[in-house]
Amino acid sequence: MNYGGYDIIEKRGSIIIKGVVRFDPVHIFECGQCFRWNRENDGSYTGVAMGRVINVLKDGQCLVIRNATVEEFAEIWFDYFDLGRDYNLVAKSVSTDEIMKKAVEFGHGIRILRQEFFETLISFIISSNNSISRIKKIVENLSGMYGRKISFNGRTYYAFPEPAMLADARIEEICRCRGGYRCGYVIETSRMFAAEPVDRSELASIDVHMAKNSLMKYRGVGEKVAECTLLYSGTRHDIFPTDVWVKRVMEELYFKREASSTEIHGFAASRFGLLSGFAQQYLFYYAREKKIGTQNNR
DNA sequence: TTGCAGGGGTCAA
DNA sequence: TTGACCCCTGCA
Repeated sequence: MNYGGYDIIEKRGSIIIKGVVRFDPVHIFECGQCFRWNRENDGSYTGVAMGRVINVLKDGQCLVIRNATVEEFAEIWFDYFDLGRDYNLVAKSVSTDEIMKKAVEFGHGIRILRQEFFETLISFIISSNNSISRIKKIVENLSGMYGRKISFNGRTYYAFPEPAMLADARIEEICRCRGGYRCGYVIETSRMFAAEPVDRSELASIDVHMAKNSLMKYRGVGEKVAECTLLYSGTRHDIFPTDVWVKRVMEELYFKREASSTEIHGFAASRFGLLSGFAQQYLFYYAREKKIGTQNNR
């Protein structure tokens, strides 16, 4: 069987995809774009995505996906893992200087996932003024409370809730997910989204500022959350989310001084253009893992 | 063990 | 432009 240029073997509920390059589960799942993937003892990752549970293991140039069929690969996972994109070309294109070369080398196996839009939106609303470990717990709690139950390998998982489920939630109940003041934002945004879902193809085609602004109508969504939602849902990649880490790395390595978010966006747009999102992800992972710009690094 | 700073920001004034 | 913000986690 062949799909999208990959040879695929299916056996015993798993599929093996051959010739997959620039795909490192650690880089992909630990680079801060997703919150529902967890490392297993054998180095594989198990995650809940697209309403399913799969386990992902990289063995040389083979990608092993457990609990998936060839049909599901073609329908779901090929796009989810952005396997149609030439990441060698992406890596080469954004390696515009020594800093980027180092960042790309460090996070060589990063891919930007195409996650479900609503899940990405809500997850990044929860991310604001929050730490990654706690974001994961809150998203997990929300899924356990309002998501569909899924069994895999003797364990129980929960899909991310549908918009209608969160839209109908009561505030005193949803607060049990421990999301604090963000819970109100989650309900309000879910109600708006359930009443009128976004048109992703339109978001992908309009001016980037308009796309961001149209998401900032939702409660709890400022510029940064709008950017993350557009990028990590795979809606568009000409986005350079500028959070504290990216600001730190840009100031320390490029500007050598304090820089505004407008300045950083301008720099990214002119240097990386349509590939800004990939550049940002390499830089974010590099900065966070190396703790660039923090006390520990100085 | 306890205490405190700060967290992939956003909102409202 | 600035302070408040739920609730935790990490660190001293």
